[in-house]
Amino acid sequence: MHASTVSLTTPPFNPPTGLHARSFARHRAVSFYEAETEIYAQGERGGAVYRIEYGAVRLYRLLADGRRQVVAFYIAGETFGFEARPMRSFFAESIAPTGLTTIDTEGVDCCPSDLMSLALASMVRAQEHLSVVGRQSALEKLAVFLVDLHDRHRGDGRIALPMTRIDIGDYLGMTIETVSRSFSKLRAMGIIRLESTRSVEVLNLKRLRLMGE
Amino acid sequence: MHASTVSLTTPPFNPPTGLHARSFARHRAVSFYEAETEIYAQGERGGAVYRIEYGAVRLYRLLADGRRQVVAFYIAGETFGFEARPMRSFFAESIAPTGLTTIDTEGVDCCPSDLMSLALASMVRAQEHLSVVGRQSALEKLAVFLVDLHDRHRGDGRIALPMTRIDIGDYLGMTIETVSRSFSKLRAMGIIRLESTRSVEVLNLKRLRLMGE
DNA sequence: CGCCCCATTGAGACGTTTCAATGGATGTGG
DNA sequence: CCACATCCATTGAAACGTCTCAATGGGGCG
Repeated sequence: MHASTVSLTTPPFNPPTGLHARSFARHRAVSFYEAETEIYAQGERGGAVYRIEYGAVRLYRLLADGRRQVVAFYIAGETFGFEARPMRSFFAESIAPTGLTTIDTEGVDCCPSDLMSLALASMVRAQEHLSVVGRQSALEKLAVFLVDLHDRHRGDGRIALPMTRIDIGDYLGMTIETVSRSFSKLRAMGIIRLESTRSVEVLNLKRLRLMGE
Repeated sequence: MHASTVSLTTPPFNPPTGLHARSFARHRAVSFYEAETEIYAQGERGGAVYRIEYGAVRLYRLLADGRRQVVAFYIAGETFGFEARPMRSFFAESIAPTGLTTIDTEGVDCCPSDLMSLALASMVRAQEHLSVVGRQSALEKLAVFLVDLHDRHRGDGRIALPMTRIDIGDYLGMTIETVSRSFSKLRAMGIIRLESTRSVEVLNLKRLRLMGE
């Protein structure tokens, strides 16, 4: 799978409104990545972070036995790509058609505090992800996952799921069958409604939160 | 459990040699924490990070059902306490008698790159921890844990385990019984030798690494 | 329209958790 | 200094939940 990215100043379809690269520059070129496209690869040289204007991205690493650990999902408005080493520790791929703006971090030895904040936000996200993956049953994991997406999405009760069940499984540390069964169980409990496999409506957010812990 | 810390310039017993706060200041007061002492609590205001001169620290959070997720262990020479929010997201406690130097990060809106590096190192550590906890069997998890400690400890084949089996279990997402059984299994395989419950000798590092993946 | 991948559901195998008992190490008080 | 209490660690047996293997269904794209 190779990156075949096209750099555009305007996306080829309607991007969500109200999302502009207002953090670091007034106007900035938006790179377009079609779905399932590599943004950077493990082992590559770093030196930049990315802000998602629209779409979604997964960060993952490959284990020696071929398994895949999805470390994080990022959606519109979020920034990813912070790495400690000069080399990338993870792969980054677009999940859906995605527009990115690039923020160069090359050679900054004194970084602005808002960049530091974004990096730290990524760290806390990772540490909280730990609390979810490490313990709890499959049902609880999925509940936390959905609540997290709900809060980040800040929409009504409708959650878009750009990622596949495989992605979710690799993120939560369980098989796709268990993911699927857990969705069905939440539905049977009247907590969610599956509008489609890629869209969930939360019927009872309170109970969903309670399941998380 | 309340912090009863004593600020000293010299620790009350022999600290490991060769460990001085050389990163940010030439001489700095070393605060002493006896074993099992709170360094900071979830919900507290942040504003500082800590460098471990000797001893060990655990970072954890409490879940609503009373379970505990240990997010990280830190040992001598390492720095912890990076947080994205003004409030602490985790508890930090000394595991063994520990000496810390404090690095104030209050009100820095332009942080030095080496501080940024330390923060990013914490993030990568957390993300790699994910790969371990999320998947793999109990035996593999413990193998990765021991290899990690081995590499950080940079000693010979002897690994000090300042933490209890409970800590390890809460860190790897498994019960203490499974932790214990996994230790026994590694020993039966001739890969490790348990000098005591708190000290492990690695007999076959290569095989131990292979188990991790 | 048909193929292919993704998602769902079922049944059995496997591994971890739970419950329980024992042993060992440590620290305290008689 | 020994007895005892307490906490931690180990080990066993059964219960539970997830994984594996398998079959079916559904949606998207060529």
